[in-house]
Amino acid sequence: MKNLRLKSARAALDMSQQQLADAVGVSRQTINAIEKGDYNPTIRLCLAICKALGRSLDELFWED
Amino acid sequence: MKNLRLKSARAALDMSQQQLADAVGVSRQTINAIEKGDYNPTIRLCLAICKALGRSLDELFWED
DNA sequence: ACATAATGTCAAGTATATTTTACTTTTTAT
DNA sequence: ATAAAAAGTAAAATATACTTGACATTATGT
Repeated sequence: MKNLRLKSARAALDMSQQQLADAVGVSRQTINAIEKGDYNPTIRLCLAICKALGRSLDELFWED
Repeated sequence: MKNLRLKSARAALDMSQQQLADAVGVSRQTINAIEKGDYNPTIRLCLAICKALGRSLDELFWED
């Protein structure tokens, strides 16, 4: 269950994993792991990512 | 920064903290702490809460 | 007034999110 | 073809989400 919406939103802003990581104050590996899908970030980190990318929680993190 | 939207959504379904906790598989204290606002749940728990209450992430957890 | 359920709160323990360091593989540009 | 940047991955350490148990307070009903 990769998070391709996150990867895509980041690509749309031409931002590297490192740049997004710096923008939200976590390590590059954390961003990588979230995109890879094999873990479970906190809501505050999700909110920070949403704001850095100009997207909503539902756009980036909703799952059916 | 209490989460009053969560508290209200739960009340709208006449559900106790304990019932919501059971529905999403955490302790009552965890639900209480989230409503109280003094911590930072994981996105999976937020998603589980949203589904239990029939609300979206943005409705219950977005912050400006 | 009394009983009971629901909520608020705290301290100590456990599970897991996140960091750090390090190395490999893939992309992108020259 | 080569170099450099970006991305993928992993193990060990640290920070913190979440649990358990326990007690106090507030609400709800009889």
